[in-house]
Amino acid sequence: MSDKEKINTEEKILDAAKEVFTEEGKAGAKMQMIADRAGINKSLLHYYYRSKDKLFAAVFKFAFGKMASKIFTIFKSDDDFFTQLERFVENYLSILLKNPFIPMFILGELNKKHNNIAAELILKSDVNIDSFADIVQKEIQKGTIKKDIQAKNLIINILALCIFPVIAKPIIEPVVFNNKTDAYKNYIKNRKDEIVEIVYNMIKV
Amino acid sequence: MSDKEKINTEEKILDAAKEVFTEEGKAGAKMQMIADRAGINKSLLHYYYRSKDKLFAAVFKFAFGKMASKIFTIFKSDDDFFTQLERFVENYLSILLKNPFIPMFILGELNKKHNNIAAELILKSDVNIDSFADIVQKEIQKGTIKKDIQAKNLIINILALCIFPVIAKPIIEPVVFNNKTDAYKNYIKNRKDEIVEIVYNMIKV
DNA sequence: TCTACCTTTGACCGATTAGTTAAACCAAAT
DNA sequence: ATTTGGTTTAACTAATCGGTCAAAGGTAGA
Repeated sequence: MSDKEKINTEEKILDAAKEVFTEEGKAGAKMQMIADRAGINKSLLHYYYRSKDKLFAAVFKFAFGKMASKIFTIFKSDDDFFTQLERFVENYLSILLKNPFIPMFILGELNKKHNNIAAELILKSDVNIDSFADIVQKEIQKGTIKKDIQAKNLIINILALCIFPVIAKPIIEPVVFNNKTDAYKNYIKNRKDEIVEIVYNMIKV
Repeated sequence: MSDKEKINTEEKILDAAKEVFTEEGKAGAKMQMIADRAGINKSLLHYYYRSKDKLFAAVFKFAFGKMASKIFTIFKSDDDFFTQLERFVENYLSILLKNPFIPMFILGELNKKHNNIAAELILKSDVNIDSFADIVQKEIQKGTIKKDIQAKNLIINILALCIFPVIAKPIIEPVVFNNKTDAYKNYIKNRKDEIVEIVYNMIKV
């Protein structure tokens, strides 16, 4: 019995749904595709997740939880600010490398006009920038970073530098790295030091 | 007769298709939606663009051409490197502000598994990083920028800082700006100076 | 007016798809 | 052995969607 056969049906469905929804989008994904990928009958999907919407919501919840919920927790440690930033980038990139499908999955759905599920989950989530803004303010008072640094700009810039290379892979790999997959992978792996240095140059006094 | 009624049918269809494909994705967009949005009969879509694939390809070609084809032309001017960079960012942000739908439209489709049209168009395009790499190399030799600057990193970082805030709007606006649309718009407008300064700090010796 | 050509329309078709249903399967408890 | 409960399946349905077609509308030139 292989590893995949050991896990239960519900889990198999969710894994298959993650893949298919990401590859095809919500509308493009067909319940039959997901069933085939999970190695089960289509009716079983409706047995475990009553509708396509429900199944999609389950996948979205997983993805959004991974990327957003614990985004600012690192900044509650006792490390100095620069170490915290470095650990944040490292942590975030690590999640991205393990789940490169997540950012495009989330952004793709959030950019749709009618997204009942996605908008709800964002409001419900406890993602809050205020505590991070407080920390930045304290660093400014301590004189460790530039006086005009704004927490909002800082976090957006960091996320941009982390996430963009992942979602733009299908255009970066051919145009910048001449379709050499290894070159792209290597680039992503070395990205942490690059980002940390940029951020350091951004904020240091 | 309103402005929209004056333009010809083909143009009306293309405009409607841009909107609907962006809002719903290729699979999610229905030919009937596009027809309704254009204020015409569904059969007319097939009269002007024989199939959904053809119509989608037309929209993709427009979007990709806008964002990618003239991406490196600014660096062929006689201005000094820093001025070129500043003008590049300004130019790119201006296109993004006028066509905020484009990045998500392109990336959304490129990240799908089966995208015959999109991948073709990238290969056909004359987007080439080599000339930009040459310019960067010369600046290094002149001693105007850091010795370890890599053209590939530089252009990806600039694009990330320009594009990410646009595609992540539906998450930035509620989480960072408490759903205040004006605050977000203001942020985007002031983005040029922010990016230019980051890039300056990134590369200056 | 007649003709020729381009444009527009409504009715229709075949294929696909999400979801239903009733029956079969299977393991554990009685 | 029988029952009970959760699990799995094949067959089916109703609705939707991309695309076709034949006919009608409109317009400019002969």
